[in-house]
Amino acid sequence: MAKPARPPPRRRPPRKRSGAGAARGATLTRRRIAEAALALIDGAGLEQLSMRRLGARLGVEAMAIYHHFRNKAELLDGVLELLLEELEPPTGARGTPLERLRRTFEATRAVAIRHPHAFLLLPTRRFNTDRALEYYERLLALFREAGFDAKLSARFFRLLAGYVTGAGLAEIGSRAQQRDATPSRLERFSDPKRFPLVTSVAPELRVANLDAIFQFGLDVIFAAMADEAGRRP
Amino acid sequence: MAKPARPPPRRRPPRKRSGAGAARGATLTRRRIAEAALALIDGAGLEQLSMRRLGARLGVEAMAIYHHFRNKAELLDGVLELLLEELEPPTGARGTPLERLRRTFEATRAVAIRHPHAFLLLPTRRFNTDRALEYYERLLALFREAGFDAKLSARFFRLLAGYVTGAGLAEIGSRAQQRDATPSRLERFSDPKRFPLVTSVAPELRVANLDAIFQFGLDVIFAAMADEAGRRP
DNA sequence: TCATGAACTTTACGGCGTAAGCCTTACACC
DNA sequence: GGTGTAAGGCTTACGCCGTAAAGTTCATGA
Repeated sequence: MAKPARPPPRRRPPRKRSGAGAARGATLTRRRIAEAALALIDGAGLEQLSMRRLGARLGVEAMAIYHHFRNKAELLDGVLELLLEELEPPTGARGTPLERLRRTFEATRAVAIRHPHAFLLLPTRRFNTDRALEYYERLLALFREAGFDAKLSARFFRLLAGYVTGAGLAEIGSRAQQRDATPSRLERFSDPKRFPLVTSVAPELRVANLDAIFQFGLDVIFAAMADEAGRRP
Repeated sequence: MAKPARPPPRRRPPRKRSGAGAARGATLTRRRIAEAALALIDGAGLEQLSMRRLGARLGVEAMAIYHHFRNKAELLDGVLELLLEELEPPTGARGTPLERLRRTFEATRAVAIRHPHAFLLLPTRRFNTDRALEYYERLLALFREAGFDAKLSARFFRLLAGYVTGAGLAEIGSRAQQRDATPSRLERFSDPKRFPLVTSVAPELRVANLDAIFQFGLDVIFAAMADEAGRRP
């Protein structure tokens, strides 16, 4: 079960494509395929990703992909690795550890907004590649720098990561409805008589307010972290 | 798009099944079908649910299901409604509003543990049935009783619901690995030299610790809520 | 020169969701 | 009691899916 690290497809000079109008691009690589898959997911949704459709987009038969990925699951892991690259803010090392932690989790939310259909892969797929472990290692370094031991790191990590992924999924649902309107059909369909509280709270969840709502959650969590960190200088 | 409320399948006395050994149970109903689907998901995973397999389980051809659900999506919504019933604690009205709120979100986590494969439906599918709105209405009543206006209700609601669903998904991943061991293959495969922090934090996430970790997150959030509620008596 | 093997295609299989239509039965009504 | 109607099921068929297996092409190293 240990994913035997597919023998690296030894680079070869690109090959002349023979098919008529098929010269859609350069040779296939894992990277190029994963990027096309992510583009397809972004454009049409996760469930629209099929090997045949992806092949067509790459100017290639579906089965060609199987020379680079063992199956669809491995392809999805490839897409996930692309998301992982976007999970950390580019502006690296400035600020206190807590500030940097906060920027990192803000970057996670940005991924949810940028790739609403692919974001689900993140909480859904087991993810223990080298690159993922490196990401976790850097993240935990920030917790340590902030003064947390293993136990508190684990606890605040789950709190933060849980909140960000859960709120990310919720936000994706909200944004999917209307560009700048209410977050769901609640407002349009619910009966204010039967659901007065729902009716009064729904407008608060307008897309325009989502930034502030998300930051409010981070405020609560990071206040607790600062508190805890200050307790053990 | 307004889900035209399928003409209620007017109750008829059950009908004699004619097929040879097919008398697997009573007549089909929405409820019976949804329950079988949930059982199938619980046992074999979300992606193992197919109309044919579900039909077989019910002693019926796949297409029979389409007399009760318009399509698979509507069937999944039916499964979701079953989950919704488990989303609230049975012990209703005792304790302060904040205590009841906490019990409600603990019940949500319990659903994640009880139905690990179906839980994904919760953050994933739009959900505006009457029953869902009633659930939200009761939930928001607790926020109001605790003294929060619409704005703060919306903010704490997203914080709590986000945390619980995100942490729920993470826990499902953790528990899927081994019954009482480490939460992922991190420990078995990662190199302590390359990933020292991951190696030191991973044991904290053992299944035995997940209860405490989850409660820690709730502690942080509910402390902030108590604080905010106390500020405006 | 030529065997090799990487990169891609062809063909085929079983399973999927579901549209369309058929058959059987139990009730409502006369 | 006879009969039309529709609920509740079955059968068939279509176009999609993932992927196993085997075939084709061609740059390369021996």
